[in-house]
Amino acid sequence: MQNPGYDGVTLRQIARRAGVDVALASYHFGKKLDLFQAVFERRAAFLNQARRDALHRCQAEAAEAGKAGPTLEQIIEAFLRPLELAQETGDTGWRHYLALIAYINNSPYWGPKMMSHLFDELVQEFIAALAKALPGARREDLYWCYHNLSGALTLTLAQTKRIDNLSGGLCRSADLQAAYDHMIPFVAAGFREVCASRR
Amino acid sequence: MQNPGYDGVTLRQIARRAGVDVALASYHFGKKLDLFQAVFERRAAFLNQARRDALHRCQAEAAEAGKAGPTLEQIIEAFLRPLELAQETGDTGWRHYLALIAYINNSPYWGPKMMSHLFDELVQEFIAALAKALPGARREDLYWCYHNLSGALTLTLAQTKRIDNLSGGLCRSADLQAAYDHMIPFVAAGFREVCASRR
DNA sequence: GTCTATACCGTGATAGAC
DNA sequence: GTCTATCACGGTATAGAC
Repeated sequence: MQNPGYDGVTLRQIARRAGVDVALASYHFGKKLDLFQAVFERRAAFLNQARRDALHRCQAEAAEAGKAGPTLEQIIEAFLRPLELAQETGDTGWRHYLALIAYINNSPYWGPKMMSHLFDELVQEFIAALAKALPGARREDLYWCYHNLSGALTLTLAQTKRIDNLSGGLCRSADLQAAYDHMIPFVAAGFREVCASRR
Repeated sequence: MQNPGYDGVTLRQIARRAGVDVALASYHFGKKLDLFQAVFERRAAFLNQARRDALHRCQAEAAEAGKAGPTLEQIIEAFLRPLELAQETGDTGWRHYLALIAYINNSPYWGPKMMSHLFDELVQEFIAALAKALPGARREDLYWCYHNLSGALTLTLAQTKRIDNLSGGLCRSADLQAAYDHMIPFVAAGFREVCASRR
């Protein structure tokens, strides 16, 4: 397997793969860091739009049905499933991109630098929806619950195959659908427990 | 902040900090990779023993009380709290070590190479205890639930300060106690929901 | 056995040739 | 716009001092 992360790939490898000279990367993108950020930001907008659409869709459906808002499960599903669709296109670029999100979200170095300004606005919208589905919940409880959701998601996106070993092949990291099928009820129950018991 | 991960620190930095020549690292530890693994393995045994003790203690208490076994919450607490104690010693080495666990556990490159042989035996013991507390649960559900727990824990250990930003300072990454106080009921409810609804 | 000094090649970055 | 040359610094191996 390829070495990990930012330092794991060299500009010369990238240039060779692209069939161009090394110095061209610097000419067109500036520093290696700028190229890295450009790569990360390129697909983020698409992903966020897919998630936003999914959230608004289930909110609209709830409104049509005369409900106050979507259920917890529907909101969490809107947060997770678009990531699955991105993978299902068969584009290996998306699989690598999801692993890149995991790498960045879990890093005390890259996380603060690259996650917040790209994803926090949408995350706040999701948290607002969750708050509406959990009336009376304390704000700090909502944030800690989101933290747990984000962590479970991040480990899933990282595709470490750890669960493959642990389960003797019964579960597979690559099976995003199974991961989400288990994550959605798990997380929803967690939100209900924490946000209900403390209000 | 220091550059991240394996490539973020150079042998020359380490040697300078230790007040020795660069080549001494190679002489005593071999490759940089070997030094990295030595650093990671050194504290793992201590951590595992603390967790194992905590599990056996709550199992013994349950037996004395005439119960079949500890509750879900007690098992999860035994899995998490020892990590908090390691931090409370005030030793910054432990804080960095926990972040290192997060870095490795979440990496498709380092994870398979370094997590399984150090932690899986103990994890299997915990999963067996969880299975006993959730009679009739399907094995794959138990593994996926553990996966969610592991992800939430990993993001916590990474100390990314993301929740600090997101919550406007209401929650703090550094507050491991608050993290576990929210994680334990969250995860326990998740296990119950997933493992009960499918059996 | 321990340790120092040094050399080798690959890295990101940049100045300047074309 | 594109490529060459060069630089400081990275991990690593080794010759030789003590």
